[in-house]
Amino acid sequence: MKNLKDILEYAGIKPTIERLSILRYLDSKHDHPTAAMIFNEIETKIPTISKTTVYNSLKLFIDNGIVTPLYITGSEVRYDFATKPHHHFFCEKCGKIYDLIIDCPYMKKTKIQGHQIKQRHGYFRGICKNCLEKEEKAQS
Amino acid sequence: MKNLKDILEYAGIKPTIERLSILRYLDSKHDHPTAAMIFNEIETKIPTISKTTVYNSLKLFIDNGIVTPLYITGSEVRYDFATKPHHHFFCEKCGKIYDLIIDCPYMKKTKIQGHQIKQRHGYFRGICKNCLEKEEKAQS
DNA sequence: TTATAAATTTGTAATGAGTTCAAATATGAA
DNA sequence: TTCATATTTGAACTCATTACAAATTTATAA
Repeated sequence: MKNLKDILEYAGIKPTIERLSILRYLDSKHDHPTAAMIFNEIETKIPTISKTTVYNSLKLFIDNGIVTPLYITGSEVRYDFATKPHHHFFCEKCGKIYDLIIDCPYMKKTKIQGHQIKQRHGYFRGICKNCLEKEEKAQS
Repeated sequence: MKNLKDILEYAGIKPTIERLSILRYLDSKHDHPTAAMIFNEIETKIPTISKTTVYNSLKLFIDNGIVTPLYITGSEVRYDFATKPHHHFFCEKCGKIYDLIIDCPYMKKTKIQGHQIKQRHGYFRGICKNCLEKEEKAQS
């Protein structure tokens, strides 16, 4: 089941043009965009789209577990089209967020020390591989 | 070395009344407060303190590795007086952030898949033990 | 001490992500 | 068609955080 329309219907969300378009963007580029980035992209295809619709749709996706909000940068929310649980790496230099597939013993836990777990978030901050290589070149 | 003045001086930060007061608050109550909570608390002791000084001081602490900002709630930054690395649990109901001491194989890593790691963040979301117990009582 | 420079604090204004809300539009059933 | 319901829109608003320049404090040196 990778049909986006089906995914929405299965979640009880009516697949409007706007919603489908937003989900399609999240699915095509897995670059963890901000709401503003999504709005700008969709606007080129649906010029009448409003910022509020983007926020409304994203909220709907989140409430239904289709999309995961990432609170990593501290300045704005990034959105992740959730497939399988995974970790993230945030580059403080270029701002890019990478997916990290690593083995973590806590990704499946539903209870820790008496607290009921609904979501698990693991991420790292630093300088990404790409930016490190650029630095090296600049020095030589 | 648990003397707060020493900690600041060791980090190259001049221990002004304002800065000491903020750090003392973070040290006394480990409740991961927001900047607003800190400001309100300090204001009762230093009525002339300004919001900007709170933000300035926190930024200084963060830049020098004394305090860790937590981007967990999505609406505002929480501040943690960093001692040892640990995980967090955020209760979606009461908003409280708990420290979790759990064994994680990635808390000491300095490099993952070519990326240089500076910070590690692991946190969980859900309903805390306290709120769960309240729910149970309400049902019986 | 006094003068001068540097660091710190303050308060106001600005920024910008995200929300609110009522009006407009589209959809779907009878 | 008619009516009710769901969705979208756009403008106004909220609120955490930042920018910045003036005021104050602290440090330094003559």
